[in-house]
Formats: sequence, C-alpha cells, structure tokens
Amino acid sequence: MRLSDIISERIMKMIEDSQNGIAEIGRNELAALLGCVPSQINYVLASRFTPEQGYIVESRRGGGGFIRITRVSVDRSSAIMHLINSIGERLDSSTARILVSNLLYQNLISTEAAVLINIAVSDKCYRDIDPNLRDTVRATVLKQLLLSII
Amino acid sequence: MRLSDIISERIMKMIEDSQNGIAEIGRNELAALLGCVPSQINYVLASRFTPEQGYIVESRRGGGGFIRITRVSVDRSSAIMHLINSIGERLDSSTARILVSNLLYQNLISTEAAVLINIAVSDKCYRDIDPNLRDTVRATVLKQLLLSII
DNA sequence: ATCTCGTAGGTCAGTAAAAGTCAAAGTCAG
DNA sequence: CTGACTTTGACTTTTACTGACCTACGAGAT
Repeated sequence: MRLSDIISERIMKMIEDSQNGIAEIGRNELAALLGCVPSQINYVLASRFTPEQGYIVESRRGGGGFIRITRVSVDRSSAIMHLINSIGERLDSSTARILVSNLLYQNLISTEAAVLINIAVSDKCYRDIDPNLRDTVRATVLKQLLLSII
Repeated sequence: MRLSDIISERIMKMIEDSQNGIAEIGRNELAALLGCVPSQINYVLASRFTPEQGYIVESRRGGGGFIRITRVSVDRSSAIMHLINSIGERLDSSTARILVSNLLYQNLISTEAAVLINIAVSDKCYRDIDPNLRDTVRATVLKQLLLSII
C-alpha cells in the first residue's frame, strides 16, 4: 500500500475521531511516526485534502507549529440539515414527494438516492401500518434517511 | 492461442476467483508475467472488457498504480428479483442487514444505495410502529426498495 | 525594543514508477 | 488481395516520493 494512502487514511481517521471535523497534526511528528520525510505530508495534503475535496488546511510554523485540517462539507450538509429540522412529527406522502424532488432538483442528492427515498416514504411501504400512523412513520423515515447521507 | 486470449482468460479467471467480481492488476506486472508488452494489456481491456460486455475498467497511474476491472452483473435484475422472491412476509433486522451487505458485496447495488436501504430497514425508522408489526413492514420496505432499483 | 537562535512548517525541482496513447507493422480468414 | 484484428514499442502523462534549501514563529538574551 502506498505511503500516501497510509498518511491520508491516518489523517481521515483523526478527523473522524475528532467529532468536530478537525484534525491537528505536527508535520514532523506524523512523518516520524509513519516513517516518511516531512514533505510527504505536504504532498498528501496538496493532493487529497484540497478545498475541492471539501477540506481546508491551515498551519503555523515555528515552535509549537501545527497543521490543522478541517472538513467543510458545509453547503450540502447544512441545506439537508435545515430541511430535516423543518420536518415536523408528521409528513404526508405528497409533501414528501415534493421535498425529495426539490432535493434532487437542487442537486443535493443523486437520482438513485431520490428514487430510493421516494419509495421508502411512499404508502407502498406502509400498507401494513395503521393509516393514522403512516405520516408519523414517514416523517421519521425521511429524517433518518436524510441524516444518513449528510 | 492468441496472446489476447491468454490475457483475457487470465483476467477473467482473476475475476472469478475474486468472488466479488473485481480484479486488480498491475499492468507491467501482468505483462511481465505473460511475456508481452504492457500496452497489450490496454488493447485487451479496450477490446474485451468494455461496458457493453459488462465490465468497468478504472485505473490509477504513478507509483503503486493499478488497473481495476469490475464485472457488473449482467444478470443484476434477475439476481435481485430472486432475492425479492426469497423474502417472506416478515424479516428481522439482522437478516436484513446481512442481505444488504451481500448485495453490496456482489456488486448488485451501489454503496450509496446500501447505506440508504440499511437505514430504511433499521429499527431507527420503526420506533412508532408496534414491535409485532416491525418485521412485516421491514419485509415490505426491502422488497419495494429492491423492486425500485431493478 | 531588537537580536538571535532553535523549532517548525513550506517550496520546488528532480527522480522514479506506473499507466495511457498511437501509429506502424504483423497475421489471418475470406 | 483486403480488411479486420493483433502485436509492438516509442513517446506522453500522471502520481509518488525525496532532499536540499527557504521562511515564519516564539522565546530568551542583550
């Protein structure tokens, strides 16, 4: 396995573990740990943690220096999060369909995801559920599905 | 026997052995093994592992590069249909998770689809439903979702 | 306040390791 | 003989890795 992959995996893992999407590393420290030259870290950051890929990288030199990598999937995530918060306890099927179409139209979800979500919130799936309960389940299902693709 | 045939047989055998329809080769390595020039591998891939023939070829250059050949199940639909028919009236959540993992592993659904389906059949979505009814709803939901992606 | 020095990160060019491209030459069935 | 398919190899492009040298920050000394 490539050194670059090992380094980037390590950094991504640190970001995951951080819970707030931020990893702070010492360049020399990490390089020593993984047995590579320090500039290799820069290479990995430049090639796999670009803004285009949803990261911002900041750093400080000198004593106590560091490199901070922040994951910034803000746009999509916050738009979807906003939608999730706007869904109440109950959601009727036609409103659900409209919400999903909008997400697709705004390019926030893929066509495939849209198809699956549409089915999952359709009454086709709820025939065994008491009609009074369906809109409640639908709201839960849509929220859970959207949460999973944030 | 033609060189191309030997190469393509070798690759197909690797795909068979892989059990999940994916073979990853080093171009130069395979060429050396079979005693041909590396570009011959490209020729074989271009002529016999096309999308029309049910394969996806991806690659990466540079140090540690590779070529990945994925067989997309030609018979995806019928494999999924078969699974749908094997699901009874009720389906517990751990069985559901296993079914979905298998679909993903066999390349019959995408990672994104697997994530969504997993959520949609998880108890997270069914907290408002009478526990006795959950496995019934789960069976319906999974069948409907799979039907939608056929 | 300024100087100086140690500690860190940044840059860049060079080297190597793959894979991709393409056109020329070869082979073979019809 | 011809046209379609194969094979080859020279040249290109991309990606990975290294090391020498550069720049910035902080803290203690003057």
